[in-house]
Amino acid sequence: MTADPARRNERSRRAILTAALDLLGETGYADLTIEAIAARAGVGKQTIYRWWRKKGAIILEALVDAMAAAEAVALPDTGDLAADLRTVMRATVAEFADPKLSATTRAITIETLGDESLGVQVRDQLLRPQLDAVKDRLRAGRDAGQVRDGVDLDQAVELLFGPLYHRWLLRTGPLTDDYADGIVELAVAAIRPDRK
Amino acid sequence: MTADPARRNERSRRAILTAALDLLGETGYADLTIEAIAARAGVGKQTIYRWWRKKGAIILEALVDAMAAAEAVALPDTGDLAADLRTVMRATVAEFADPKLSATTRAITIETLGDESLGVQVRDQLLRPQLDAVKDRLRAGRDAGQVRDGVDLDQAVELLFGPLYHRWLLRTGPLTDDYADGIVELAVAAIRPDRK
Amino acid sequence: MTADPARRNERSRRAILTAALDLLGETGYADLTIEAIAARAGVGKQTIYRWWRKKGAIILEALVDAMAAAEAVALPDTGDLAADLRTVMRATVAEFADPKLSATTRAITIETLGDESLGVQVRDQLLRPQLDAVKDRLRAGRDAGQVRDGVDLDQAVELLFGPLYHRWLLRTGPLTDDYADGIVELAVAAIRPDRK
Amino acid sequence: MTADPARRNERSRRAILTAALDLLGETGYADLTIEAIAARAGVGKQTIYRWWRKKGAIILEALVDAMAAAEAVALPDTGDLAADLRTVMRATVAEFADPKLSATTRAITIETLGDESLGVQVRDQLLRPQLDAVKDRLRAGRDAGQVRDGVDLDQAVELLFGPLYHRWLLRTGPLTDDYADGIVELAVAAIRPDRK
DNA sequence: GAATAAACGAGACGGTACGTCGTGTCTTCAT
DNA sequence: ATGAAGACACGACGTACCGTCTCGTTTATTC
Repeated sequence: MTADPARRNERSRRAILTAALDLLGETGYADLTIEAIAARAGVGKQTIYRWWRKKGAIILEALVDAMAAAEAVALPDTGDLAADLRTVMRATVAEFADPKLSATTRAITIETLGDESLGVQVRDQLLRPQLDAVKDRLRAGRDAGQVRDGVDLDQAVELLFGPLYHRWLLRTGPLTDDYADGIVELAVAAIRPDRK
Repeated sequence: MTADPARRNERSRRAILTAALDLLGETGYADLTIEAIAARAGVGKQTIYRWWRKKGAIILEALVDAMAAAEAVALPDTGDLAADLRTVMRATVAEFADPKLSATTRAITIETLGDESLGVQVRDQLLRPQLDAVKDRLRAGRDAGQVRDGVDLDQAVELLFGPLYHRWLLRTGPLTDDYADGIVELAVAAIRPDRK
Repeated sequence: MTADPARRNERSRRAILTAALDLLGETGYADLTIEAIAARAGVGKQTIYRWWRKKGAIILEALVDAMAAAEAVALPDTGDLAADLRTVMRATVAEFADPKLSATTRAITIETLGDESLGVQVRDQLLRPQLDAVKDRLRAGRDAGQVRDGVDLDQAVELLFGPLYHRWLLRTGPLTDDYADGIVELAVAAIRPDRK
Repeated sequence: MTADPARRNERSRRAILTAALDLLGETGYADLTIEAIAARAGVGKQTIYRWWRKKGAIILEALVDAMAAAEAVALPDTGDLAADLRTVMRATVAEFADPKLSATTRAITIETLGDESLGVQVRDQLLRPQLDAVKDRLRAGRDAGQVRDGVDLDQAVELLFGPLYHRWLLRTGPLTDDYADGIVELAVAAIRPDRK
């Protein structure tokens, strides 16, 4: 009844993921229809429906694949917490600035908003590794006495990325390195140990 | 050629906005088709297309109307900055927790992501007043010596709301009053004057 | 309640009839919408609906007007029945051959097919005078001993025009003067007195 | 790009043709919309548009199908030319008198008037066989010395059917068996050999 | 190495909604 | 107070995709 993954055609799978990302970059989310993906990938529609239940699942898998191809996520630890956070925050700003990457993020966000279970997958497979990497760096900072003991590290992570997403999502202002630096400075001030 | 606003039928306009919000609350964003809105409002489709170019524009106008009906946005100023911020942040959390209000926010966010110009309108007409109210309260706090002089107030505002949106959007954790309080505590720590 | 013919604006009436015939000639029956006529005539749609119930009624009135403008219909009577019939039949062929006149006839025929009461009006106001003119000529021919006594003159008239309409309507062959002459010859043979 | 006839669903095709004829008979040509046909046939609109470019083409195909189902068209040849012609002419009168058949003819005629190429198809696929059958009978009559040598048989055929169509189309008088007989008598008189 | 069963490309299918057009009625505004 | 201008509710248009469903045609085991 169900499809047998062992017999799956890897060539078709790759063609579909590539086509999906390409269309997303070229013509935007509006033209990202299953039919368009199938046509672009030179694949029957059924082959898509056989392996993915939702359009968003294709994008998710494409992104997970792309992430797996990249090396493991890890923050630098130069000893200077603020500097290391600036690095990762500036990288995130750059990502939002790249039209192609931004289009992908926009698409997956839309899908996420409309589909609870997809949202969970995106969170666990795409986001969590990135956020955990920052959390790890903060933990190291706490061990080094640069972070107050009582601070909830999850909240601290969101204190960093929240404003960035907010500004990107709601266009409340320019997304620049300066902005990233400013947020880092505020966040570091928020979590540093009390002065005597 | 273009429609003449002076001859617009106000009754139809209200019926459409009401129908749109009702459907959004009842059946979710998926069933929010122009046809459904027209049918529910007892209105011809053309009457919708005559006055709104996008589906999102209807929701925006409905929300703006609703906001205008509500009293002016203003934060309390009890003198205790942290307490006042907790009030507004908890209110926002409550808003995200309300399924009906959340559905509206979700819908308008999706539309915003897919349409630049709509995003700008949402920002200016819906968001800005709310953010500015918080900004005003922060400014008052600065005048009262509770906020460090160099702090960029826009960044400070986003330090508050960013994490909330982040958690709602990406489901990175539970959205509770405790969370709101935690973020307020961190943000207040971030912006308070240096101890001597 | 009902419109008062006395207050009718003759200028508008003429503009509408002219516009209708013009559009029919220019763009064909497909573009002959009430809206197009109103726009072309520089007239409100209501002004049309006030005075005509159906689109076909406009065309009918336009044609009746045009016919009234032309001199009274009457066949020549040269004494040579066949020759006189050839004249009128060739004229009819010419009418069908003229693209503009043919378009009008086509349009009124379509309307006629879909509307019984309009069909009756067309018959009585447009067709009957023409057919009666031929009938009169045949009666004169009978008086002159060129037509057999028992012949039903209405049938004889249709023996002449029927084939012409048939060929025009169903495109069963070329509509030429020769064809007209051939039909006349046959018809005359059909109705002439028996040889001794 | 174009549809592949080999993969066509015959069940759907029949359902569409049946629905079209049924609606035509029940509610008349005015209600014969593509949407109504699709709904009645339990078929998607696209399935209709995929295989037929015009509404009239559906009716044509339905009629051609129906005709193919009937036995081959052929006139009786009893030796009595006038009698045989009366038979076929009375049958045609009966067809025009039947409200259901008449509705079909009316519909296809309207479409024919508005679409040249459809008209040609109607002529060749529906009409020609019928007219040719009569022409064949006339030819047999000529061989039997009942028809004058110089007579154009196509003209003779139209001398018979032309008046019938004329009377039906333009409602110039009642369409009865007597009328049919009268026309046959005139036509036979028109084409018979000259008396010595 | 042939048999066979699944996945595949292609695309027809029943549907839903799209955005547009024309209908006939009703309302507004300028003359 | 009439008539142009046009907004309105309605319904059909023809199109785009949806997700399901055959069709042959590769593939790729399994016997």
